[in-house]
Amino acid sequence: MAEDSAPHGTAPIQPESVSDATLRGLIGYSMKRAFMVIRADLARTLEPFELRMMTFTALTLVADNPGLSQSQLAQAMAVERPNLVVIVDELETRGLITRDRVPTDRRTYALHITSEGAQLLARATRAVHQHENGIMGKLTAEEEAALIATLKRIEASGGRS
Amino acid sequence: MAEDSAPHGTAPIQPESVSDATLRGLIGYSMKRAFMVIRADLARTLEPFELRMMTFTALTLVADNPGLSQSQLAQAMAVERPNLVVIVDELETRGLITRDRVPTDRRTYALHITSEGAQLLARATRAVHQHENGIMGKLTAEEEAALIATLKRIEASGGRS
DNA sequence: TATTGTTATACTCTATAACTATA
DNA sequence: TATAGTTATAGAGTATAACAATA
Repeated sequence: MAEDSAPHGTAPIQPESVSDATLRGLIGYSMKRAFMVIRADLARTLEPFELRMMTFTALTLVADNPGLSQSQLAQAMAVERPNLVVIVDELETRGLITRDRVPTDRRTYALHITSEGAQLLARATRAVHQHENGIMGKLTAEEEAALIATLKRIEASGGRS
Repeated sequence: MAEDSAPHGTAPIQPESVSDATLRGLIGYSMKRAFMVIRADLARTLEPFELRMMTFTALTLVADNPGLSQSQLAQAMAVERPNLVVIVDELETRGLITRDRVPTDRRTYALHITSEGAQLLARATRAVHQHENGIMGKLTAEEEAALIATLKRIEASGGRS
């Protein structure tokens, strides 16, 4: 093992470089660090559209699943219903989606994207794909597919009671 | 002007199942979902030890790099210095680490793990490895190594100016 | 009684600005 | 002036409890 490069110190010697070798093998540690990088990058990409990761995700899901309810959206986004309310509020206030009453069940709202929302989403999606290419550009198509497949399996394995 | 929202003819019918096919190809989306599962699982694993992901990480890094400063620890953990203070406070209050003054530079502290801290860390680390095996058990050794290597490359690619 | 959407609340994580004490 | 640690603060994300309206 390599000793410190300041041999004259007594007890409190500060290491030249910090080793994270023990943690590096843990999937939680590696995943967190990679995710933080991606999240920060995505936030920068979405900033010009005044979207965050959560609002972008919600907008995309509403666009792809017209008429879905807030409960359905919350479940799809893996967040609790109370947390979704503010997200839907924000998108509705900005005129990007609508909350439509459902005649057959007056408790629920059917969410729809507006033409404004669709336009913004189209531009944001282009920017996101462009930025993903920048990050994933160094990976081969096989590596990228393997990564996403592995992540999906990890996600599925976490179905906890 | 007619605020014609939502595609015409789209009745407010709620879809049977919600599709996230558009998002699934985005690394940010897949990574977030997998990370959330792992984070929740890790939190449950560390709960009996009254540790969180951040305090466990800090404790491990202090154990592996005796005498490191808070600035070094903050940089290693990729968090801002102010956020690290409360983490170190908590670990010190619980008697798991010590803050030792450095004679050669009285501005800095040298962090050291205590024997209590080392004992707790050993038990927590065993539990974490056991739980990681539970999550990663469905992956082959090659898949696991490939995943960690890919995550590391993604992390490195995000070195933003 | 159960469910949808909601309000209120709290805790964690992250970030920035500004202060102190040292260098 | 520059740096290490600190305080204060703010913004997100996430979680639970409890409520009104509706089923």
